[in-house]
Amino acid sequence: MSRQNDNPPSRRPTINDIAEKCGLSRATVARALSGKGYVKPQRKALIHETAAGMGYRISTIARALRTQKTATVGVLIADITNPIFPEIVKGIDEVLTAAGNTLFLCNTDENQQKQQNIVRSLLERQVDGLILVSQSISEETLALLQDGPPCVFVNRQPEQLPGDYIGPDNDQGVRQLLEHLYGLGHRRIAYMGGPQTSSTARERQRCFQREMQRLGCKIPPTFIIEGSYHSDSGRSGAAALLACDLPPTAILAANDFVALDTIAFLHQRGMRVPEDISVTGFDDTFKPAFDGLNALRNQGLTSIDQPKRELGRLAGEALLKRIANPLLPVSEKILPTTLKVRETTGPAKK
Amino acid sequence: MSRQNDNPPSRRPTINDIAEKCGLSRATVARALSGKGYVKPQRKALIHETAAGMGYRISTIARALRTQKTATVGVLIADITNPIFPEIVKGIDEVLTAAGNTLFLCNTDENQQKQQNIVRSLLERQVDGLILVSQSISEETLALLQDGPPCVFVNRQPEQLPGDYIGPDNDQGVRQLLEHLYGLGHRRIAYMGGPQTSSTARERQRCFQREMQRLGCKIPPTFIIEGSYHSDSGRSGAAALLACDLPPTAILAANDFVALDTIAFLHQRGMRVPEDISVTGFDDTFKPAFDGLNALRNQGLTSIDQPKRELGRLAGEALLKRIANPLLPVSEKILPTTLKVRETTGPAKK
DNA sequence: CTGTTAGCGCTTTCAA
DNA sequence: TTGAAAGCGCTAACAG
Repeated sequence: MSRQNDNPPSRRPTINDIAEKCGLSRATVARALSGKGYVKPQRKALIHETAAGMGYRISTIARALRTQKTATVGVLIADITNPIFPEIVKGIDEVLTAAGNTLFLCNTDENQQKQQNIVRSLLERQVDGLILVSQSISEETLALLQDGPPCVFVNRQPEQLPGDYIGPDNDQGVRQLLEHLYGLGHRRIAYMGGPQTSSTARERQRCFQREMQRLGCKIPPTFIIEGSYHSDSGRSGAAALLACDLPPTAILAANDFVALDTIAFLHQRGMRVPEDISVTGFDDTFKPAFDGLNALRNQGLTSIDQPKRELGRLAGEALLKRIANPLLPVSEKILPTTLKVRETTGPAKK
Repeated sequence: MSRQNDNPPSRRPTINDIAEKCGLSRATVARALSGKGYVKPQRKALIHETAAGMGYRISTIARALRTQKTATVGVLIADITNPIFPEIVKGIDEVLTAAGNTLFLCNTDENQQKQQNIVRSLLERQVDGLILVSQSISEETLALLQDGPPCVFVNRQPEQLPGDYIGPDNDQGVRQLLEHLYGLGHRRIAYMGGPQTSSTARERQRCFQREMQRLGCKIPPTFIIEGSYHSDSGRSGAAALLACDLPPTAILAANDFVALDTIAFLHQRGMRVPEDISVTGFDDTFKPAFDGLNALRNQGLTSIDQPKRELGRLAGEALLKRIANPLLPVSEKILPTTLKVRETTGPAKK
């Protein structure tokens, strides 16, 4: 009996091993395996067979070194734990994976230093492209990106750097919310911001100011609160809000988390929602929970939904196009939002 | 005036370029840059300077080809969109990123074919390790993994493959739920499973049967429903459940999504929760929403919390250890669960 | 402390 | 249709 297995203890077989076994050159083997270039069908079959038999697996890193393409894309998100992002990532993943890419998903935690490190690491890994979701980009990161691979921006876009942009129509969302509240008789409406680091919260604040003006509603300075209830400035701002001579009859929060915190805070102060004051969220983060609970007892946060999955898909597609042809003119897509009326908004108290 | 910039239009500078510019060998440059091996401090400084000046960035893929280490880890999850997973991933990310790794995060969608493709692709990319979260592993995937890099399993572990295991104590969770219900007077308790593909749902079913027996409660065959309300079998099973002579007074659902669906279904049938029937969830998926809403009006799903972030961290740490020393004996960690009593459970009706 | 040399596994001209 | 040869950018003996 001869020993079947006399390889030096388990080394991944390479293209050379196959070539040797088949008595062919590795160039031929490479051509057969990659499908590019002509190989006599008969040999081709042989090569594929022996490759399978040996448990051959291509080394994408060797290939990448040679071709300078990694079939790898970096995705930067603020925090995978915030329910709005996984939806977007899923959309991205769907189209990019289908196209043969693998994703590096990275949390930046809204932290510029981490952002920078991550981008550096991604560039060192020679990603073919980058998708930046809701990132406010630091000087340093910008410099790194300057001569990097194609970038696509979701939700937020730096002015100094070219790249495709996909985002929800925040203006429309805020308008839908305000028109809903206005229709319920609300005129004194306050804005509750998010943490300072949140770029969407800031953008929504701008929309809020613009749309309130359009509706002819005044905004007293105390009606704009920066920082969520988790922060000191947020808490004190909110307390001041309620202490006004004419407190607001409604609060538009920067997102659903802020809205829920706000509701908790109001409740502590003995106020009922929506009887005493209406509160709206943004992003429709907790849709599944609310759908279930609505069935139980009507109960849920009035909010703005945005096509998150679609946002991701479009970002993925934009990146693929740009990788294929970096010289394409940059595109920009704004997606519509949807108002979800639930039970945290009601008629203005007067 | 001489042209400053006469490089061939933008090529990433390599170690050779630096070597040339400094009049040194690339070995020296490599040593200086990597910090491994001795280099005259003065030269070292020079090298770092010129590297920075030229915007040098190491090619991790070239390094990987040489060293056969990629500092890259693959993470398989069922669905990033299910709120339980991002928490786990975040934990993994925290420890692995801190150790200099970058993560390939991959959705398998509970689909064995995708799972297989993903693992293949990850092996081709020569990840240093793999973390498989809640994966039920197919034969084919198993074969691929057989001579692959170290694996760590979270929530579910195949018997045929060695690897560290980290998971929540499902038994404990189910016991907490059942003791809670038992204490409320419930004796006729049904189990509502998830989709057939969900391995945790199946495991929890086993726990349910075991614990019910321990409590001395009988389980009529109709009281075990497989498939969620989204499936035909689930719906018909549930309908049968309510049509019983002695219908259950409580339903233990495989997870929070199933619980919410169940509640919706019960509501359609004109039943109130918890007055007519109690329902429990699992995973405490919607904690933030419930925390906020609880403050509004008491309202939320009784569920079981598990230390998801910690699960992830431990998985990351286990993998790091195993990568450092593949010969370590496999470890196994079971983490405790916590009962969260909210408003979908109440005294048994009769 | 530094340079020479060899090569990781693959792709890609170019010639045959 | 195939093979020879060069090289992607880095590391790691080894010798000096």
